[in-house]
This record gives sequence, structure tokens and C-alpha cells, in this order.
Amino acid sequence: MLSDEDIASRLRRQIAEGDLLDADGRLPPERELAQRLEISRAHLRRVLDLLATEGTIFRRRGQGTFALPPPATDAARLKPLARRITPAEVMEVRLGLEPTLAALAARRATAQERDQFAQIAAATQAAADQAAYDTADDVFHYKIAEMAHNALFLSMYEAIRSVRREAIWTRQRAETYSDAVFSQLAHQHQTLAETIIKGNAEGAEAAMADHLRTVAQTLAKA
Amino acid sequence: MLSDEDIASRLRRQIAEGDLLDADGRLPPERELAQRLEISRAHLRRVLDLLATEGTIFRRRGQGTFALPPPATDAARLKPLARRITPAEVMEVRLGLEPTLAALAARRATAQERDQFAQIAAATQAAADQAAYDTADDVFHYKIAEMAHNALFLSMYEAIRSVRREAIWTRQRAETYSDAVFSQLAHQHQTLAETIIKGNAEGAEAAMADHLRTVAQTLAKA
DNA sequence: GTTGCAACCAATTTCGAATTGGTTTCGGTA
DNA sequence: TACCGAAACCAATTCGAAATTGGTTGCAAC
Repeated sequence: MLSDEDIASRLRRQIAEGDLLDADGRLPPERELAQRLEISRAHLRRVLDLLATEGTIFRRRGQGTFALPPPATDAARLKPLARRITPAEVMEVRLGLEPTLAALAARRATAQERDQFAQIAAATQAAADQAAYDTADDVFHYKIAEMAHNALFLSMYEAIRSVRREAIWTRQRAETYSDAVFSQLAHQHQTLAETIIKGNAEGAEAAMADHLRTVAQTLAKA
Repeated sequence: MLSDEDIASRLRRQIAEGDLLDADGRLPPERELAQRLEISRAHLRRVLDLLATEGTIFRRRGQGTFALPPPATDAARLKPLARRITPAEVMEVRLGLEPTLAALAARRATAQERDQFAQIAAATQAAADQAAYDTADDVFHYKIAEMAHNALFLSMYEAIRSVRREAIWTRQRAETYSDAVFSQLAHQHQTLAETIIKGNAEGAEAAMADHLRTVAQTLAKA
């Protein structure tokens, strides 16, 4: 009989390799996955509870289980909007929202969340290539929105995230930061992570604004 | 034969009296309204174009024609969210969003929009009772979001608006401002309107933050 | 008591039909 | 020719029913 931890590490490896994931980072439904692993659904759910607690997966009733932050509910509704939106407009909204989210996260994150967030921040620093950085950056910003502990705010950040994914221009961007910009972004992530983990709300707000201004300027030049 | 302006003023009066409106401030569909007024749909649409341009009505394909700002698309989806949200959380989001919207509106509003906005602001000052103030205040804040000229931002403000309407607590709030608070809100509206119309972005941002803090404090005491 | 299983619950998605504002076409009339 | 009205068509949304999916409970077996 395999222990929970045996199954968990097996799942962690398969998720990391992208084995079980579809194009949107979604795992198979629990009923199907349990059959495939030849364990009961109750057993699988115990394991998934582990992975969800440690932040490896995201689960949402009616949508599924994801290895990345879940899509906004009814993401399809945002498609027509995504077509009318420019990158500059999205950055404008992010600059309006995310500094506030960072301040709230610094004030409200639980001890466990701060631990998880430290690991996520480290992952953005360790990213080997652009694709790895993009994924880690996505999780980094999502986690901040989550730590703000305001469901309405989170749903808005998810809307931004969905619009960015739906929009055409995300697929055609060159998406290659210069080394100088890249190290600047990495340094900003570090400052941001430190202020949030320490609970410095004003510092986090300023650091997020600083970070997003850099991103916006880089996009504007491209 | 009635002129466009004859029909228009008749419609303006009926809308003001709430004659044609259902509970959500919605007018009958164009096909039905045209029959009832015994004019052609093309004629009616010319008149509605007038009213829409002057800001009396809001039209949205697939939803209808409204005498108040239209509901968010797929507003039903926000119902489960509205149940989990507290007034304090909504005010938190408004404080995060609306000062930025006010700044953008001050920078980007067209001359025509500033004229309309001046009238809307005057309506909030002239409100005779609480119900009239609530309606005028609703239009006031919506117009600011509209003048920011960012579709993603506007959709987020509409989400806030829908959540407030769906939430249970909006129906049970006492909803009676004291005279002192009321005159303070009126003065803040005036400052806000002046800064936006003059194009003073920083002033508008500060004035909106000031205004929303007052509203939040008033709600917190209740 | 724990485990496995099934049924049920709650939120979402999906799909198709109906609704509604927006646009075009076409015939008639002045 | 120019305008008007009617109808058809287009585009976005809403609505409802069925299916999907994570979350929860009850039950029987060991």
C-alpha cells in the first residue's frame, strides 16, 4: 500500500514534467485521476489536499484542479473585451490595482502564506529561461492578490490575468527582456517579496508601483 | 407628424417619471417601444440616439436600453460572490480603484463629457431625498469610470456596482445619512467635480480618496 | 475507527434557443 | 433622387437545461 506521501511525490514529479496537464495547466478530474492511479477518490483527495496546502495546485469547484492559478470564472465572457484592449491599458489597470493588493498582502498574509510566498519569490529569481520566468512571475503576482484576502479584489486580478491570456498581443510579443532589464526586474521582485513578508505595507505598495512602472516602460519600448 | 424632438421630450418625461421602466431601470425593447409609441423602429432609434448622446439613456446590445448605468455583463455570475462580500471589502476595492479612475477621467474626458458630468454633479447636489441622492450618486461615480476611457477598468467598476446591488446588505442598510455627513458628501462631490472638469488629475485622485474614506467611515459606524 | 464506495450538494461550464440593440437591404413614396 | 418604413440579417447577451467537477455526507465492510 502506497502512503499519501508516496503518491504526493509521484504527483509532484508528474505535474512538474507536465505529464498530466492539458494546455491550460489543468489536471484530469478527480474521479478519472483516481482510476488512473488505481487509488480511491478519498485517498486521492487526501493527497491533493496536501498539494493544495503547500501551494502546488489550485482547486476550484466546477472548474477543476490546476497546476497554475485558475482561470477567471466564465473566462469566455472576457474574450470580446480582450480584443479591444491594448497592453498599455492593461498596465494602467495593473498599476491601479496591484500596489493596493501588495499593501493588503503585507498586512494580512498568514505565516504559512508568507512561507509559500518566499519560495515562489525564490522561483522567479532562479528562472533559467524566459518561459520559466513568465510562469513564476504569473504565480508570484497571483499569490500577492490571493494574500490580500479580499474575494472581490482577487476576482478582478483574475479578470486582468484572463484578459492578458486571451489577448492576441500576448502571443506575438517578442518577450525577450534584455539582461539589464531582467536583473532590474529580479531585484524589484526581491524587494517586493521582502517588504511583503516583513509586513511593510507602505514599502510593498511603493515597490509594486516601481516594479509595474518598469514593466510598463519595457512594454512601451517594444 | 411628430418631430424627433417631440418624441424625445415625451420620452424624457416618461423616463423621469419612471413610467416605461422596470425595476432595474430598463426600457422595453425597441421593437415593442416603437409599436407602443406608434412610430417606426428607425424613427425611434433616431430619437434614442439623441437621448444616448445627451447621456439620458444607456444602451447595450443583447441587454437592452436603460435609464441608469447598465448592469455588468452576465451579472448573475456575481451573485455567489456578492454573498461572500462585506461592505468593508467593497469599500476597500473602491478605494483601490476609483481614485485612479478619477485621475484618468480628469486627463481624458472629452469636452462633451465634461459638460454632461457637470450636469450630473449638479443633480447630486440638488437631490431632495435619500433615494434621489443614491440614484444621482450612482450615475456620478459611473460617469467618472466611463470618462477614464479604459474598457477593462470600466468593466471592473461595473462588477463592483453589480456586487453592491446583488448583496443583501444593501437592502437592509438604514441608508440615512445625518445632515452633517450629507453636507460633507455634497461638498466633496463638488470638489471632485471641479477638479475633474478642470483636468486636475492629482486633485481629482485626492478628492476621490477623501470622499470614499468618508463614505467608508460612515458605513463602518452604521 | 478507518477505509472505500456511492449518493448527494454547490459552483461552474457548455450548448442551444430566444432576446435585444446594431446594420443592411429593398421597395415604395414624395 | 432622396428619404422613409419594413423586413431580414448580424452581433452580443441572456436564459435554461444538461453535463461536469470539486466538496460533503452517509453507509457498509473490514
